[in-house]
Amino acid sequence: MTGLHNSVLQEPREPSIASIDLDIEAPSAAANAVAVEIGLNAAIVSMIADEPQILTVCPAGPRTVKQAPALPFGLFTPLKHRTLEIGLRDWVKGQTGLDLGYVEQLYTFGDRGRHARLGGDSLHVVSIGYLALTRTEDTPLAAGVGWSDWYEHFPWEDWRDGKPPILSQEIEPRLTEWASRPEPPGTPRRPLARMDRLRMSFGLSVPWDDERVLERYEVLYEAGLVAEAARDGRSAAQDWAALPALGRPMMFDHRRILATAMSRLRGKLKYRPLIFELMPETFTLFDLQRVVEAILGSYLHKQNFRRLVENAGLVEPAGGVAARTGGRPARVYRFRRNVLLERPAPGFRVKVHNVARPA
Amino acid sequence: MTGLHNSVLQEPREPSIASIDLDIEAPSAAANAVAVEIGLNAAIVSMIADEPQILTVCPAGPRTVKQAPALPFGLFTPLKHRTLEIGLRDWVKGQTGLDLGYVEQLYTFGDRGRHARLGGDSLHVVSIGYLALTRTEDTPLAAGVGWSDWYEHFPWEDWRDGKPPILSQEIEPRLTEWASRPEPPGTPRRPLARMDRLRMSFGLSVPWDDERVLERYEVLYEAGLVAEAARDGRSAAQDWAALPALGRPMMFDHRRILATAMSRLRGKLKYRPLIFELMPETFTLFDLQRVVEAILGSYLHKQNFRRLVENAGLVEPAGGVAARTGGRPARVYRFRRNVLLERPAPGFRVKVHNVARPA
DNA sequence: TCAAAAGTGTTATCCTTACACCCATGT
DNA sequence: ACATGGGTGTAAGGATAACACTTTTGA
Repeated sequence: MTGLHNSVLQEPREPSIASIDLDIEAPSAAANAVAVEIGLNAAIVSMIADEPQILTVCPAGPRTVKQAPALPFGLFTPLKHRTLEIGLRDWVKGQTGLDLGYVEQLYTFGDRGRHARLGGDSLHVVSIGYLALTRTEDTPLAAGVGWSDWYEHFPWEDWRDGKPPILSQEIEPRLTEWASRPEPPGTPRRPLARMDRLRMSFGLSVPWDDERVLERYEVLYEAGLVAEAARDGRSAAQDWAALPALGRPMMFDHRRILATAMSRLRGKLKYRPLIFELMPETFTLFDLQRVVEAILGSYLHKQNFRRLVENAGLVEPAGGVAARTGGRPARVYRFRRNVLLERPAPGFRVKVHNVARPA
Repeated sequence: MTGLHNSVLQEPREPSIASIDLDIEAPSAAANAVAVEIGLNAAIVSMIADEPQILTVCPAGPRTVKQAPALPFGLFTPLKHRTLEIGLRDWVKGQTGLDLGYVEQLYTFGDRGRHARLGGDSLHVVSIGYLALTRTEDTPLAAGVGWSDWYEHFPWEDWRDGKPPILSQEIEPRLTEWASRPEPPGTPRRPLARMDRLRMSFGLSVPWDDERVLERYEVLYEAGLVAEAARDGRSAAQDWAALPALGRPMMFDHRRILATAMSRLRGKLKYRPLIFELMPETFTLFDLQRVVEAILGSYLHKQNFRRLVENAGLVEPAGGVAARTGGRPARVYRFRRNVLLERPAPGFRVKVHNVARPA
């Protein structure tokens, strides 16, 4: 028996979630019903000013401290909606005013954290996370709905200006300390020790992997270094108020869902032409590069990016040039849809740079 | 607006499911409850005699015609089980006697097909599919539980002896006919035409892709060529009894879950060392190759496979040799667990052959 | 004339693929 | 002897990464 369970093998393209769940204590036994409510949650991504944004709502309710934003969410009502995805689209439309285009399911989470329930009751909710991609449209958003830069929630994921200082200054020292402490008694057997997980996910033993967003969030959660962990009753020993917040927290397990969405998007970019769901009809190659870079959180080599895109057959000239600020006008391209029929796995098989912009 | 939604972009590593759902008519409106039952379903894979097998159960109930096998399944009871995965493990243990090792979530399905409900009632069930890998152990299985060769359910997926005849003889002609017919009225807009989907998934315009198991099953389902489609009330126009069965059907949507599991396993093999969950503690390189080949459904080049495995750092000599039938005794290896800490994406980046065994 | 960005060419390197061939054992 | 599978060497080809350099615009 090799003993390789769960989270070790999951990343980067198929994230593990269960690892956190296993540490939460059982709910106080009460009623006997097996019925469960299904929460649908959407991480809706759009590009605004070359930065990836996600749609957030501020649900009404008792405003304890400063309210953390939430993803658009709602309950699945099977009698009203034939399928989960139709229900999701309907909820999002009603809650935000937005019509979703591309939608894909991410993961189904079994527990949202005991202390974070909507009404404080003990009703069980299973939440299904979705990723949606949309172009920023002129659709007016409902009140309380807005866009939120995803790197505000994950500042350690943006390497476009070199390694984020928060990693060396805040995260690495405290995670190293956490990893050097022994596991508390009663912890389920893990396939990897704390230190190994830290080294893998934060690029200490392997190069930093842009796709391991979820793994990193889970480590931070377990170490009690994100606000959600304290809120969920983990890391009671931590003097939470004394610590600087690592990224902006969100309601429920929504930051975990966002981490899942970022992992999926970053991973899938490399073998599916998802990116064009975020692009306007026509664009220049450098427009495209900036969007890819913003999603991946790192800079790419310009000349090689051009060639990659061109001889992967991903785009075709749309005719005409774009007059841009400074510099020679660029040719305008559009997505070449036929690539789907011609190539087995069309995408941006790029090498990331993880240093400040290369020459 | 490029109009690229859903299923086009999903394969091969992140399968789309929603496409089928969209075609099923709404359930007869009845009660008003929003509570939904959560079904947990496990595709449990093991190798027996170098063939991949899945665990099936024959649930008790009215035996109309010959009963199709089911995956082990059960309802999630949140008051008894803290997490979805714990619930799954418990159900499987009770139903089959098996202790699961490696488990990962696949997908959450919103509708199991109206005509295929357990008691015939209209209760809504959301089913969550899981993939589990296990070594065949001496654990005695409960009554009615057994192993089933997965290529019996998907005979067109095994290319180890060249292209399966069922493709040229049965599937391609009928799918071509289906693709040439116009979409029925009322069909939701699809990003790709029938013919394009057929060409992509069945290797007519791109090389056959071993990972697109689910895409292929979905096309067959929509074309009404698998028994489940007729059972679910699709393809009423087909004279079903006159057609030879394309693969052994399963209960509910379990063959769809199995297809998802096969897609995931075949895809993930290439960048995660999942395979070793199916291997004994020690093995020869050829043992390993045969298991990989059985999962992928195609032969690999022997010499290159050896080198790939060795200098990917996936294995290390365990000492000793295996006395085997015919031929020189082979060195015995074991999984090298440290590879997880050293390589970003350790796996079998093999090129499949899709012809009879290469020299 | 300079800055800024577009766009092209070329090489060195690595990895993959394919092929050739030898080794050790049982019958 | 020969069949069978174990195991090694190497060369051709393709993809990638890095670098140098030219072109076209606006200020």
